[in-house]
Amino acid sequence: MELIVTEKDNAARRIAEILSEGGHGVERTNGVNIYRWGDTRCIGLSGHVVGVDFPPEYSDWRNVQPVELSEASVVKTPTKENIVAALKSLARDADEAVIATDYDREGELIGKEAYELIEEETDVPIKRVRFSSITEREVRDAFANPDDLDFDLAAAGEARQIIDLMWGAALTRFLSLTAGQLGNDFISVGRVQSPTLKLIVDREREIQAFDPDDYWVIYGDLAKDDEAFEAQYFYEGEDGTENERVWNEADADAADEDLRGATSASVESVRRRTRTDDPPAPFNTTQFIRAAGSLGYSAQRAMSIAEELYTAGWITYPRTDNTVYPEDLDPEELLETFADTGAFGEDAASLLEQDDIEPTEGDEETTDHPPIHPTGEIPGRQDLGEDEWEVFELVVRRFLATCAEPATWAHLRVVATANGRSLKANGKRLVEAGYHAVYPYSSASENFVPEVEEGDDLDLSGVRLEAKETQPPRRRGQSRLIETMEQMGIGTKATRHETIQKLYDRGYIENDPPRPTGLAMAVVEAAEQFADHVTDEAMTARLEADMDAIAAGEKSLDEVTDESREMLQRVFEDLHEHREEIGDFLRTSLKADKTLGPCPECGDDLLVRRSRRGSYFVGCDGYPDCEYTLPLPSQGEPTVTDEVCAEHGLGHVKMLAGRSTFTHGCPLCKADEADQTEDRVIGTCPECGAEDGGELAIKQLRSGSRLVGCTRYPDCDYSLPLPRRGDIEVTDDRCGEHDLPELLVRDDEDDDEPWELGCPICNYAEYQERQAASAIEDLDGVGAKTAEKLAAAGIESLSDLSSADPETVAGDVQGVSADRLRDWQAEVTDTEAAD
DNA sequence: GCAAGGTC
Repeated sequence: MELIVTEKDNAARRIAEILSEGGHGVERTNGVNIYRWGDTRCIGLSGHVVGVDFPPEYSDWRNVQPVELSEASVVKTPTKENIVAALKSLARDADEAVIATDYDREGELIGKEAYELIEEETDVPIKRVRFSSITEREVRDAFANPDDLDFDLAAAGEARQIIDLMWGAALTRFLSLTAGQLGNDFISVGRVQSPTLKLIVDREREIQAFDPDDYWVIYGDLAKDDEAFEAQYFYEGEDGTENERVWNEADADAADEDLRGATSASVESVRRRTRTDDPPAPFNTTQFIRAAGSLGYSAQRAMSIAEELYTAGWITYPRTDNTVYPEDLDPEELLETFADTGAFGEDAASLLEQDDIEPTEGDEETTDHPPIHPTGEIPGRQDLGEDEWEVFELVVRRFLATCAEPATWAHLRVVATANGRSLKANGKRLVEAGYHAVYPYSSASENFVPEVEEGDDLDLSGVRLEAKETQPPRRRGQSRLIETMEQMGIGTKATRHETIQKLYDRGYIENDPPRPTGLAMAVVEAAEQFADHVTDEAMTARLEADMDAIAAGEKSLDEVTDESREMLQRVFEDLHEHREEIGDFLRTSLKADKTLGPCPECGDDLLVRRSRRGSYFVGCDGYPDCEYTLPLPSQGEPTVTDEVCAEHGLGHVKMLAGRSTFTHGCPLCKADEADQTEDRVIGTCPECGAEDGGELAIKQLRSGSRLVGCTRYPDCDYSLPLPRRGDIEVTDDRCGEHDLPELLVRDDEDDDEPWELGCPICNYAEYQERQAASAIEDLDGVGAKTAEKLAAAGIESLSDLSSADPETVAGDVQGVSADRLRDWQAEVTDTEAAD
């Protein structure tokens, strides 16, 4: 039997389709697909199926000096046990094996991992085939001319694994131990995340150090025969440059006065130009994330939707650096598949009318995957959720745009003078829409300036002077960060968005665009001072050079890792010398992040603390001498914002909880408010009203939350949640079923109609139903489509999911593996634990 | 429990 191993299931299936000429079967064992035809079996891995780690004796952080990790060995252990087991079992029956993983460095390493697993079972020959895209011709060619595995290239990848683990683990442990941050809140650093964090911190430093300058600009309205347009004052600088900003007020006032004194302006010059604006290059991952970002999707969300569209077969592989369509892609043929669809038919047809179709090309051409484009399998609108459709449409329209003509713009620049002062206007008109006709995402806004001629007299009115100040540099958004990472050469197409997410999860950044926390500022500063390699992007550049040398056979794996070990040991000399200083510095800034202000009882600092049960509260730094506390909401992770309560001098608290993040405000104000609010009885408690006379009342809690609860609390803990914001009004209408009044919620902050919350019992029941339906879709990587497939298999709520057997589900639901299901189950457990 | 890189 011949055994073929690919990097992923999708590749295994397509290779089976090609080599078997359609006549293949598939059997699913342990959640792994095995494709079979004739005497051949083909299995897809799931990327790396083994991982690197230190031997177990290094696993206790407290019993190992972090520097010892620089000399520790590194062992490989299976991480995807079901796939490893399936591979090994196939290997036992094989007469020969062929490694057909992706044609890149990581693919060679994944191939070597498979090679070693097979070798543990048998000594049959193991060959390697390489193809740059899974097309009939390339795959047949590759299998007709098998090669050997490139062990040098795989060793280059292994060097990266070892160096990343050693530096990351040793420095992460050192900083965490030194700052006393063990457990969930450890302080992590690494070759990719730390330079990325430094990028964010450096920008924040520029913003903090920014000193704004005042300047003035002057606008006026010009008109020719009632056609009005806006013009801006400018003057020539000493070096002949054109300036719009006036840097002192007296000069600005003088210019303003001159212009106000005029009622007309004379046209000095008119310049007309034609400009073309080329269609965009095909999508690589970074540019896709950027375009999705401008539609409002986070990098993580965009990739998660793309993954889903890929798994369903609507778009190609979403992780790619390539911006050049491969030769075997026939754009005309692909356009034709869209020609008779309702959504894209007209646009595709208009492109097919062009004389010839020559798609655009970007700068980067790689061999592993094509740029992201639609496959030609087209879903109906009802097959996808709203977001999925929007992203699919983006990918389709990008493809259409790359096949379209450039746009043509007519530019018209007019300069006029009045009282010796110059005014200018720049007009812009789209003459040929070109690709803009099929790609509405890039700006095609026009600016109207009428046709005027030199010497024309124009009416001048509405002269206005505006005082402004220079702005600090702007924070980079997620997609801008990913672009910058790409330019710096750190991370990969598949990991850059995950790195950003990791920084959020680790408490290093918050908000969008991300801004660094105090902890992040401190960690970057400490690393820069004492271990600057880890925040320096040059570390990656050097690693890349070393990996190239290993791949070329010029250096050995051991030479490179030994050099790296020594380098790390030198870093530790410095770290050890300044251990106390580093610890104090990190602890101080960690405390500052959690400090709200003075304790009203003793004047010491009030801090956000965590109880033994894991819930957050506000407590005094003077504990146990001072036992003052204030409660916090139970949902989310608290952070202290810059805003300070005028009455109590305490920082406002914001609760971070993903999409349901909310501002809690001053916790002392909230507690006072609750103390001053009387319970409003609205009816009888359905639990204990009949027996014990319990009543239901609207209550405001000191933690800021509101609920309808039993007056016999804590003897009876019946309760229904109420919204945090808005005034709650008890109406005279009553619910027939529960004999409770209907409630209205009025929110001062919006002028909308009040929200008819209705009977609180009915409302809560409806809320729970909605939650169950949407909760599955909130899991990482689950979209409308997958949720639908899971529902078809009987999984409609989180509790259905938790109690499901992963192997059974993997067998029932196409595109969902047992491992993936286990990930979701873990996610559900984590969220429940956090709640 | 540490990293970063595949994959889902």
